[in-house]
Amino acid sequence: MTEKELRLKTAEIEKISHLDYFNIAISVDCVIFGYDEKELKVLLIKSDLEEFAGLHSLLGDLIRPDEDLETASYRILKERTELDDVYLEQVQAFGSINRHPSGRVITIAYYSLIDIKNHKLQLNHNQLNWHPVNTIRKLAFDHKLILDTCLKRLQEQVMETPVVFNLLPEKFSLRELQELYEAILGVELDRRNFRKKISIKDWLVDMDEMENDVPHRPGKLYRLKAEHKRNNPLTARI
Amino acid sequence: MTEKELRLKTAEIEKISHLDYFNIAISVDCVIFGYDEKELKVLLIKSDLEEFAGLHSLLGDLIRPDEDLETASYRILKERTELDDVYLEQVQAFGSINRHPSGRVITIAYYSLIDIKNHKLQLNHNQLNWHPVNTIRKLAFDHKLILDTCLKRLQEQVMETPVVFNLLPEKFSLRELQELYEAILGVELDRRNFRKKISIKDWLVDMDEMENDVPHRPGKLYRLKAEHKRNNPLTARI
DNA sequence: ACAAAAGTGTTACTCCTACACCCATGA
DNA sequence: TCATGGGTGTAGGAGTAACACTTTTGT
Repeated sequence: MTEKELRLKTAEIEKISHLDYFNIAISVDCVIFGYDEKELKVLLIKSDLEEFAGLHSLLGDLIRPDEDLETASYRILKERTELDDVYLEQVQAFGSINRHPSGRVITIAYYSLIDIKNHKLQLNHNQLNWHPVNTIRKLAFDHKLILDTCLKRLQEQVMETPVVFNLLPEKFSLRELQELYEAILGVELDRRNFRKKISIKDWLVDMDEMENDVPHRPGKLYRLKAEHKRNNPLTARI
Repeated sequence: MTEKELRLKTAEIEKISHLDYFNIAISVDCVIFGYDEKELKVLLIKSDLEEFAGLHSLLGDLIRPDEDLETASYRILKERTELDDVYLEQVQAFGSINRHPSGRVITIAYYSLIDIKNHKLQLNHNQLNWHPVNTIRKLAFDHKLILDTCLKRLQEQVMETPVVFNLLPEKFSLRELQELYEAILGVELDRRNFRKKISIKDWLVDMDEMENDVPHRPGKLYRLKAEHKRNNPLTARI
């Protein structure tokens, strides 16, 4: 190796030699899960690309040069849903060469959880709608793969960390919580064992309140302990 | 919403409107773990950027417009180590705005596992060297964070899936395997319990051979069952 | 009174942990 | 013969799964 090759480059010089490579675009796609009517749903938009006419796609956008990955995901969420106090978690990058017909676009997938009923979105315009996750067969781009990957990640995390509470209203009964777990995991759970498991985790506070709109014996209401709430770290910093 | 706004765009038209965004570069960084002398090591290179003079960095490179993420990682591995029959797994994207002094570079981190002794690298030139993982304090860019994240992922996967065998020679004794687990997890393990746990997983084949270069009673040699071997999916396809 | 779900404990089983002795080999 | 690790089993504890009856409320 020669003296010349060993000489340190400055970042400026390196940048010039890299200019050829600045022609891959990079986007964020958000798998926004919601829960309503005992079903896990995902927020989809009608694709506006001719190539995918009739198909739906995830919410996504290109990342701007001056925003980091999290900022971009929160921006997309905010633009499309008006929400910014939301749980978001990165899952994986997807970068097959031909995944996007416009050119080379690498995307980074995030999943997000929101309580459908408490965050009424303006769904009527911009072709945005909730779709039950297990009715979805085909999406634009590789978005079905992204959805499946994010759902799998959600399923893995659900018993480990208190994330699902983002899908529920502030107060909820143990029955509602169990139905949510069943919807996410796609299995039936034993009521007594489920309650034991949850109570061991020590995530909940008994609110000394009862359900009052149910046509049967009302259950106690609980909420997530404040210490386990995870919101948007960007707004939390303010 | 007007008729015009509703009209579908073609991908071609969309591409034009996105041109502004094609100025983020995207790279792959590989955390290449190796195992030798009872220590978990990682392959690092002296940074060639003035800004990081004296620091080491992971092996990485910009992704070319015509290669997908996996291809890029395997290319980097191949260029730097001459190896292409290797386990590689995507961990996460890192995209803070100022993580790279040359400009905006989003990177996708992969980890890789290779058997140091069986794959003698040309370490002498190009400033490439193995470093014990737990002696590393500071790296160029955000590479320490990337390393820590990848190590955590490796630790999570190690008991779930048979990945660690990529760090060992074809034949190995249970002692060697246990020492490897201890190095990765950073804890001591009970010999009897470890052997039970491994035997339940049914990953290994008894080779009816003994160690022969040890200064004590030799142990049996095992190898990973063929059905659990995971190699480079790109070369495997050929 | 009936329907619907709330609330609650025990038993059996599985899994995990902690722990100690004799054996085979090389020096 | 000594040093080194190989090889093995068991008992106690923790956690998990299966399972049924009584209670409360609304209709």
